[in-house]
Amino acid sequence: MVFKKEIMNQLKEEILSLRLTPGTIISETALSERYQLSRTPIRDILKQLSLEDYIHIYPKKGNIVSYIDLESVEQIIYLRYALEKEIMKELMRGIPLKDLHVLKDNLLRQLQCIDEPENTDAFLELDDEFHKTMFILAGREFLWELIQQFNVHYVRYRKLHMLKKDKLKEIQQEHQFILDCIVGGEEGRIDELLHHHLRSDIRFIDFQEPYTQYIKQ
Amino acid sequence: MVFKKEIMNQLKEEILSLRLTPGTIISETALSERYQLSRTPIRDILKQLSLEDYIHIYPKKGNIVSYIDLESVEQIIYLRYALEKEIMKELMRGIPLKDLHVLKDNLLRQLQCIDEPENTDAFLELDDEFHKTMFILAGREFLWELIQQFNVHYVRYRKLHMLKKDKLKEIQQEHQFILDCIVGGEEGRIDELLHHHLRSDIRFIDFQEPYTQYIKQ
DNA sequence: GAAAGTAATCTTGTATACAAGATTTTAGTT
DNA sequence: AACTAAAATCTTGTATACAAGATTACTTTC
Repeated sequence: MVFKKEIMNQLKEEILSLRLTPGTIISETALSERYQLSRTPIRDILKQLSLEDYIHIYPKKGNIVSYIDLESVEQIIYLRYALEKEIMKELMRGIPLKDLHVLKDNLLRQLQCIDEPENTDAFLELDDEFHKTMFILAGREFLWELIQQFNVHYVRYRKLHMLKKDKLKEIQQEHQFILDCIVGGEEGRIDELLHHHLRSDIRFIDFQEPYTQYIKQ
Repeated sequence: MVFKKEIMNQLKEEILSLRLTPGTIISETALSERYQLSRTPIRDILKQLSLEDYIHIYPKKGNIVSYIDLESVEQIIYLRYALEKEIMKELMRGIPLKDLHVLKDNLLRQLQCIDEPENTDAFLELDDEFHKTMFILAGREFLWELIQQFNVHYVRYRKLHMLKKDKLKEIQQEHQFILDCIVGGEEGRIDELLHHHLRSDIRFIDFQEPYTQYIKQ
């Protein structure tokens, strides 16, 4: 028995990983046959996917995997920038040694992923884990999960962006700076650090072929 | 012909206004008969309502209007606090006179609503309009709409909170301070202002009967 | 009368037939 | 060959019958 949640997570994963490329047609009957389920529960899944912007439903025509919306990417980055500034201030007021160790351990694992191009996905997961941990330590896991619900465009953008040049080393170092800042307590540097870490790249977007066709016009 | 969107907006409005009180049973067949529609489209509506936390679906048991989740309220307030701080900084860099007039006009209309207890709802709408306008002027309407999707708990909390004591005058004055700050340019006061405006009340929640039964335990 | 077990009746979940719009194909005409 | 029009075939949207779990009511038993 295949559960609806499994199917949905599987579809989400395939879309986020870009194995299902933007524009791909997702028909109810195809999924229905693939998973040996009637159209009704399949429709439930597609409805939810459309609400989270994974797909776009054209009534009586069909459903396609959504194109990457750069406007959404920029807005989500701004949201994270504003939030994480506040969260860093919170953590600077004092962070337990045990929790500090969790973050340091994460950075070590990031280092191990660098220079191994096949480990880009693993690095991105550690990146997420680093930021999520900060959210959790500040008592803001709720907001982290909230943002995740609007991450379709950002996650895919980041994946393409990472492929372009190998920025992994740079990102890892910035994470190190962030951690140093939390421990060292230079509140004045927070804005500059996060601005560069999150917002600096978005202005210079120019994806090469064949990725331009993934972008919403 | 009754459209699905109309039905959903109607249900949302009834829940937000507390005419449909938390805990009220919402059965598919009841709605089906009320709107002369089959269960299938009704289920679509309920599915979406549950994703936005308006209702809670208990599989094979039934659906109820969700209870007010104070945790969600606090988190959303924190989110707005962090975001609006950033937005105010943005607006302080310069705001067109025309746009300034829009905000000033809004504050005048707020004044007119005060002292007329039957106009509390109108005041709340103007409150939203004031903040939304700031988002729009800073180019962040996207984020305003994003927050709206998680507002079920906050909107209902605020409604009850406003009923308690008449805080309308105080709120209007704080809006005035915010506007003065944007024009005057005292960046140091932003944090203090918004902290008081958004976050100060949430700690002292103690709803009286009969409202305690609306709150999620 | 109290407790237990069973049956009836609720609820939502799923499968399927049909409706209706959009697209594609095909046949016919010029 | 090119254009037009109609028909066939896609698609999703809706209605409805049935499935299955949860609750309620009732009957039986002690």
